[in-house]
Amino acid sequence: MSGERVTVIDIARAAGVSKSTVSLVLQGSPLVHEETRAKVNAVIRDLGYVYNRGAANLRQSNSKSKIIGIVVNDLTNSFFAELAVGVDVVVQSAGYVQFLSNTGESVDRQSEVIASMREHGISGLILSPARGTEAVDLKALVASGIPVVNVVRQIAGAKVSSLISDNRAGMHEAVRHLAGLGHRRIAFLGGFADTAVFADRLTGYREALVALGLTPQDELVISSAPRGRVAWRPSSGLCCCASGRRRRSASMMRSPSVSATG
Amino acid sequence: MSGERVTVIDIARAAGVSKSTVSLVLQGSPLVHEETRAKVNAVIRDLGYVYNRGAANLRQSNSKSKIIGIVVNDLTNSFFAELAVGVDVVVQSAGYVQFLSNTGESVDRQSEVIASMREHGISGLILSPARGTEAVDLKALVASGIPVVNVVRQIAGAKVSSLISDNRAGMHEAVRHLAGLGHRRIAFLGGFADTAVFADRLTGYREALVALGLTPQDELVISSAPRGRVAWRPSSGLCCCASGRRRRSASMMRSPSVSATG
DNA sequence: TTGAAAGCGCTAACAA
DNA sequence: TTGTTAGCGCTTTCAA
Repeated sequence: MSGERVTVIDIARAAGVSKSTVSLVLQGSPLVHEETRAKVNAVIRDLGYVYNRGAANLRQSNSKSKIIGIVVNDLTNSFFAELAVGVDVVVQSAGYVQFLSNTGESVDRQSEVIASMREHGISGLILSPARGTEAVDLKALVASGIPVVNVVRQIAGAKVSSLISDNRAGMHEAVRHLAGLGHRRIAFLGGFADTAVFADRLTGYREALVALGLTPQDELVISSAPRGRVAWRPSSGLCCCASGRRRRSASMMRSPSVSATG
Repeated sequence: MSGERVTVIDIARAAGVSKSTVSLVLQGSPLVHEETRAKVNAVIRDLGYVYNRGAANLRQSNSKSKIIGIVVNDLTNSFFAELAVGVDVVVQSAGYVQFLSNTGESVDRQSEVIASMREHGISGLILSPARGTEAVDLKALVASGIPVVNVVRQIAGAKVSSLISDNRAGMHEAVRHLAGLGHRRIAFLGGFADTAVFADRLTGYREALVALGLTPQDELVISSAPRGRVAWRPSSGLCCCASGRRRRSASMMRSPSVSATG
């Protein structure tokens, strides 16, 4: 019952064939006789054999591990959890498995998990980077030739494929929407002030106001402090207001929040 | 720049030492001279060497992969996301990496990801099982000797360590609390009717009512339909009420919800 | 259609 | 303290 490792050799012996025949069966090769395949498969089941991917990858010339890594900055944020689940569905249906890790916004932790994933031979990486990640942090990774796609947050100067939401255009739409409802004092809640996302949103917000002939006011710009505490400067009677239609989907990038007073 | 695999042999050659010396350095063995270690490490950095854990595990007698798998039934549920993150913290601080997968309540998917994890040589598994998981689904796994701990949901008859909340006792407390506030018509919302959790909660609910001299009424028992839709039977003016103090922590099992009317 | 043999990158005796 | 040698479990030519 307990774990004496069963290998291809064991099942070859039990089935009365050679190692390589077993290997072919394992890979679903059409070159092996139907009877042989059936017998081998039966033995595999009987002996409780489990395929050793590590050994296979080792030998395989092109080292296809069939595992793709995904590291997210904050899994407790349901946006990222849904992202991970969405990716997982695709990854799995492609016959890969997902190696998911959470960095909790720690760049150091991120380096560790990425290193670990590399050691385990991931064949690709999807990265939603921790706040403060810089291009240099990814240099060795991209140099190694493993495909990486960066999502959600832009990394200035990094030579990787990126999938990012257009925060500036989103703010344009949001502000226009509120203005269309007759609001004139439109406040801005853009998240953490030290992020590129924040800057993009703020730019879009200001541009949109100006385009509408309104004057941006600094007192209506509210940001979160880097430590996660909201730097809330109480202002005159703000009321909240959704910026538009909301959908729940990991494939949709979240729209920035906007508040307004009539 | 692109991926010509650098091996211990390459770094041995470049450092003017043998394979095994490199291996010792890699493992932080104290048996190697300080200068040698320094030179080897320098070469490792220069050549951009990445350790091949697959090869190492293959050779190692006790096959310690340093990866532990965690499979959860619904990662979009923030309870499980926080669970995963909490586990991850511990796993990582123990020098392991986490292989996280989501089953989305599919028993089939669960079998697949567990199989995949086994093939990748996980050294342990934490499982928050999909609804409908039975003891037989885990038989091969536990027979293989890899340690598995089952969490959140009980699996009847499964021979695995389990970490489960005491739903019955929780309901006792919740009902007693509401009764203590003077409520007499206490309703029950216990989640999916086809789960063991539901049964435990319902049992606790009824026991507590009876112990208080109240009569359980079926019309006050509300369950969710298996497909995720709430089977809501509108009843006479129910109002909601927290069942007690709430803490946010992955290490805490969620208390059942309770509603009541005075 | 199947078998024999070599070797993937690494570690573990055993020598030196 | 370091080098030599022999595999771990698998895939892959190359023959049969």
